[in-house]
Order: sequence, then C-alpha cells, then structure tokens
Amino acid sequence: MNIGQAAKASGVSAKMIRYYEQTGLIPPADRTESGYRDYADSDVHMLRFIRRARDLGFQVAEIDELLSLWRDRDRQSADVKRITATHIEELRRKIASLEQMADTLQTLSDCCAGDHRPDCPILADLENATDASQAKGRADGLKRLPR
Amino acid sequence: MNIGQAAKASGVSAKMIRYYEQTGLIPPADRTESGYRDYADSDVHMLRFIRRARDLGFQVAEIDELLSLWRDRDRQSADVKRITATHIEELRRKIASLEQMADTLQTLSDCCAGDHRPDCPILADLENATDASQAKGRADGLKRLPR
DNA sequence: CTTGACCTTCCAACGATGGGAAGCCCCATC
DNA sequence: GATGGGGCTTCCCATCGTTGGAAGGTCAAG
Repeated sequence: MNIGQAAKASGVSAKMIRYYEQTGLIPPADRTESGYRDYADSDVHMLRFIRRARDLGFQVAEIDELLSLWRDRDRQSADVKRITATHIEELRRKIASLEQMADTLQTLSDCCAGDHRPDCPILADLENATDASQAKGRADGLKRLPR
Repeated sequence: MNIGQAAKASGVSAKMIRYYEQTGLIPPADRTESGYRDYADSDVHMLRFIRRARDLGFQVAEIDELLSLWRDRDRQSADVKRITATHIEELRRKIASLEQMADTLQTLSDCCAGDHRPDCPILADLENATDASQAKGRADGLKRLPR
C-alpha cells in the first residue's frame, strides 16, 4: 500500500505521515524498488491510533509516550492514566481561560448598542484596561445602552 | 521613552512591539538621533489596547480592525459588536471542542484501573478508533474495572 | 507512447512569541 | 576621560502541527 492509500485508510494526510516519520514518531517505512513508501495494515493501524490521539488533543510528544506504552505488553495502565490526567488538566485550563474571555466579551457586548453611534463599551474597555482581570467586574456594572 | 520603558508601561514585550511595528499593526515609531525608538504616552496607550485585546483572545488581524475603529471618530458601534460576536462564536466553538475531548478522556479515564496491569480502556479506545466522534458513546458503555 | 495521477525530496509559510548573537549607545562610577 | 554594565539596534533561528508548492521520477490506463 502506498502512502496515498495509507493516508486515505488512516485519516492522516500523506504530508503528515512523512512528517511523523521524519520526526521519529513512527519508524521509517519500507520502500519499494522504486523508492515509494510501502505500508502494511499494521502501519495503518498505528496511524489511526495517532489520528485518534490527535483528535483528542494530545500533543505529538504525548502520543510518542502513548505509542510506547501501546507497544509495551508489560505496560502499567497507571502510566497511561497519568498521561491522560495531565492532558485533561491542560484541557480544563484552556477551557477555563477561553470561558473567561468569552464571558467578559459577552458582558461587554450585551452593553453595546450595536448601532450607528460611535460610543462602544467594548472599545472603552480595551482603551481603559489596566490589567487583564478587571474588565468583567467593571463591565458587569454597566447598563445596557438605550435603543 | 525608549522601547524598554514602553514595554514595561504597556505590558507588551519589546520583542512584540518591534514585531507589531514590522507587521504594520502599529506605525513605525519615532527615532532618536542615535536610532532608538521613541514612544509617547499615546503610544503606550495604544499598546495597552493591543495587550488587552490579546488577553481577550483577539487575533492580530482582528485587533487591526479594532484599532481602526478605535481611531475612527465616526465609527459605528455595530461594527465593533460584529467583530466581537464573531470572536465570541470562535471562542465558544473552541470551548465546545475542548470540552468534548476532556469529557471523552474523563470517561475513559474513569474506566481505567490505573494500576500495574496492562489492560487499559484508554489505549483500547485509541486502538479501535474508527472515527473521531464515536468514542464517548462506546466509553459510556464501559464499566469501571474492579480494583 | 502519451498522459495524468501518483510518488519522491526540499523549501517555505502560517501565528505569536521567545532566545540569542554581534555591534552600537547611554549613563554612572572611578 | 576611561571603563563597565545594561539597554538599544538588526538579523536569524526555534517553537508546533500542518499545508502548499516546485522540480523531478514512477506507475498505470488509454
């Protein structure tokens, strides 16, 4: 199976398969006489594993660890769980950060008339910002502009 | 005021100030005779605006639009609100995506004994993944391994 | 045998940020 | 007035995962 077929079967683009090989995440593929990379079903299986892990937000370095554990018959599930827990924490951190941004912006947006007039609490917030964590409070004190 | 002082006063690193200038987000700074960049309070004001917008997750391209509106006395608040709404949508999309990842992983992790044994529902999920959206359902059907 | 679709390698770009090197400038201290 | 330390300048590189493209070789169908 050449790289295009492996890409289609695994959901990992040919470009990325070459990249993963180059960076050592996956071993160098076999080659045909003419130099084409040649993949077996087991390779596609591994690529699907990688694709799935990427879809779950794991970084390549983490996937490297997960692949090692996957290949290790004597692995301890605690190791997998630990990597996963760290990743979940990271996801929750990002979520909290994005939520705070969204909430602040929503509050400001709710106070913005959104019409032809230039007055805008959103710009006012950006203009008067002194530190990153105070706008929500200030914005919550605003009143919606009359229509 | 030189770039280091402007950086300290605005919360934007000197590196980033130069970068913003280079990419055209901010106009080229005045220079002293010896070639040092020279900033006025109004420049620091603008940099704080940028910093605040970055903290709220706006991309530089969006900040470029926001700065234009900020400078435009005849702006319409509707334009600011529209940019903000688009950005909030983007944030909510990212949040939803990350939450789905975290929830799926949490479910799988809850089913993982996390001990010395090699059996691991997390690896099993990665191994058997067929498409990106089915694992949560499968995982929900798992039972917690006995301790 | 030609043509089009594939493969190969290599280089570049994205976005925002940080690190570092080489060389010049400013100010304070001796 | 010399010297030293710290800040400024520009330029290049790295990150991280991914995509795009160019130049050239290969395969398979017509």
